Amino acid sequence: MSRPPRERADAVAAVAEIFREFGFEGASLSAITARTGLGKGSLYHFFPGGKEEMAAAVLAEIDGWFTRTVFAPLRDDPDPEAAIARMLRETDAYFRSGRRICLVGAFALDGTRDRFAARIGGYFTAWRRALADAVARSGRGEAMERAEHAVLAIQGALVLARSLDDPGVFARMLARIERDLLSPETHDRPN
Amino acid sequence: MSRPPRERADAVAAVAEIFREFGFEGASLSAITARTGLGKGSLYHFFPGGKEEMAAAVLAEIDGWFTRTVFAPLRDDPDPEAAIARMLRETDAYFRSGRRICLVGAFALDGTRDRFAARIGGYFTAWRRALADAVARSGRGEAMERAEHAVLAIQGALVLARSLDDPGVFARMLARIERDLLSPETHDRPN
DNA sequence: GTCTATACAGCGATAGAC
DNA sequence: GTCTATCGCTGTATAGAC
Repeated sequence: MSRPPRERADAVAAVAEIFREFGFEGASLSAITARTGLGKGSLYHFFPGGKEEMAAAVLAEIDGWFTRTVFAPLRDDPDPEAAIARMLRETDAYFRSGRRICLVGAFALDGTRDRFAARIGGYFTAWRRALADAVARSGRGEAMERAEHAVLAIQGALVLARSLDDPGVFARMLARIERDLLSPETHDRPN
Repeated sequence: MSRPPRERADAVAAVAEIFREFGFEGASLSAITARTGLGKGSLYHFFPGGKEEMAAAVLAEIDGWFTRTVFAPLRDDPDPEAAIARMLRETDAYFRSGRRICLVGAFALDGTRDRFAARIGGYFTAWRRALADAVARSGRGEAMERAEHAVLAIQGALVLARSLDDPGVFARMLARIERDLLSPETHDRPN
């Protein structure tokens, strides 16, 4: 990633990290050329549409990875609890246990949101739906509510972990949503 | 806010909305002059340090508002459950039931994070600590864990509500954390 | 395919008249 | 205090040699 990428896929991965670090507006072309080792000529050869096409390619790559690794098992694995465990494990690895932010979430809060609204919405819709499906298939109630809360907690933990510079936030959140997702109780209702 | 502000405080409020919409990098001085109705001369009269000082002023204003309205009652109100109810109510109002993002969280994910790291960290530290204090004073266990999860869920719900363009996410999250915060049980542990 | 050179628009910031 | 004019710089993007 720090050495010149020979293929477009390598360039996409390198550019993703730059967007993560600086945001869409903050990621200047000079930063991108410096960090990828690619000249502007090569960059515009891979991405004729410029920065916007780079960001679109990054989002598509992220979406594809999550679809293959997380969403599809959640929907299709005959053992839904194993798929949920896998989601937790892969999510922890992907976000480096809270040390890496979610670019989709970052773009959602950014001014660039409108540009990529469809992709951003699609990503979270797919995640929530796939997780709700697994929870429901495991025989538990309130599947949609639990799934939505788990997805939102992951995003919030990434914000908080970065704000406090404390990855422990992410680990504690993962333990909690695992419990909430797999809890047999509908709820305890204090009133 | 759309008409020329006569005081610095009005300018801060107007600038805050522009940062919310475009992010720090995306909020250009020309956008700021256009939307505030203030010329560059006036802007630099109020904020000699330019954009960075504007953002610092906005963050200080947000921090002050939350300290007065939310954090202080959480710590000092003799009725901690009332303070928690107030937090939920004020938070719902402040974030317009999920239609408005948290600028502190947005800056945390942004490339501007390092510039304002102390303020961002201070804000969330204060919130988590004040809420944990109220939960503990109400006689419930696992105060820090519950408080951290509530703060993180608020941030995540704002990300998700904006991503899905569905404020309902925020309302559902508020109902859930109210339950979790006030639940008498330590937990139900399925294993 | 990759480079260097360059176009030109917009950036944040400043100066100075009023 | 507020305006307009302008600075120097960096932004994205393109052209054209190799």
